[in-house]
Parts: sequence; structure tokens; C-alpha cells
Amino acid sequence: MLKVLRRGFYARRSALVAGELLGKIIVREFPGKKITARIVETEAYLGKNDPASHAAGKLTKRNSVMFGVPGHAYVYFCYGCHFMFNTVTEKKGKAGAVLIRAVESDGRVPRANGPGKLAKYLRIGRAFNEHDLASGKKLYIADDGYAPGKTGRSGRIGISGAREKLLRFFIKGSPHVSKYR
DNA sequence: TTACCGATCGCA
DNA sequence: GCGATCGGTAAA
Repeated sequence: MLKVLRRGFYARRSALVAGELLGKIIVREFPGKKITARIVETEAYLGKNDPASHAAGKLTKRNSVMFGVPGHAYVYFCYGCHFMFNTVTEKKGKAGAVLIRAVESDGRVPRANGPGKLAKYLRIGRAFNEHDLASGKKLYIADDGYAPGKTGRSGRIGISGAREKLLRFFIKGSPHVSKYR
């Protein structure tokens, strides 16, 4: 049973949403085809007071999505060749996002560990920036009632500042979780 | 308009 | 350990 996550799910604290996204399903619909992948690793990004966040400074064109409607996608192109897939959290007007770092697919697909590979695997590009994940179309996140096993948290990965904040969440024992740390 | 740099990955 | 590669942002 698949239930699309409603906007209310996203309109809460980033860290809380990040933790609860573990075990949820990302659904990517193509014409006549559908890919699903279970989320096994996330990271929360806040607004101010979080130097690692794009929304740490002032409101700009790029990060305005993070201040906008919760449940929208925030897709960022980085290092010239990688897209990263985030979901906007917190209420409208307050910045926040959750980066999906790794998913575990239905078994037979090669691992999609790491934000760049994940986006490539799901064919998520710039066009999905601001896509409404609560719409239940093309790209969305759903709950199938699965309860993840043990989860852990740690410092975030690949960033320069605020490493000490324990805002990375992952499912323990998943072979798809990033190997760092 | 230009210069710089980043929430990465793959290969040496 | 380092280069590839490109859009956003700030500075001029």
C-alpha cells in the first residue's frame, strides 16, 4: 500500500523530516515505466545558523526554493557534473531542506549510493527543481508502511562547515549507505 | 563581464 | 590524492 506523503509531512523541522524519510519510497514515473527506490540515507540542512546550507546567507534566486513551499523538490547542480536531490521542509517562509544521499533499489539495480549517482539513476535534472513532491506525479515520495530497522546519525559529509552537527541520518546495516566515517 | 568555488565521483 | 566540468554569486 503506497501512500503519497502529503505536504504536512514536510512542513516540520528539517531534522525530524530527515529522520522520518528513512525507509520511505521515492517513486519516479516515466511514460509507461516506474522506478521505485527506498531511502536509506538523508541529511538535513537548515537555514540560518547552518553555514553548510545554501540558505545560510541572504535570500537569492538559487536558494529561494528552500524558503518556499514545503514538499517541493530542490535540485542543485554542483561540481559541473552532479545533481543533488533535496526536498524542501519547514513552513513556507522558513528555510530548510533534506538532501537524499542514498537509496536502495528493488534489489537488482546497482547501488545508488551518493547524491550524484542517485540523481543520475533516477534521471533527476534541473527540470525537477521546484517540482511538487506532494502532487503524486512524475516524482514523489511515498510511504508503504515499511519500518526501517536501526537507524543512526552522524556528522554530515562533504561539507566545509558545521560538521559537528549530527544531521545525517541513515539506516544501519544498509550496504548502500556511504562508506565515509 | 569575469573569477572563483562548491552538499561529488571515478580513476591513478 | 586529484582532475573534470558548469552554474550561481559577488565583485568590478
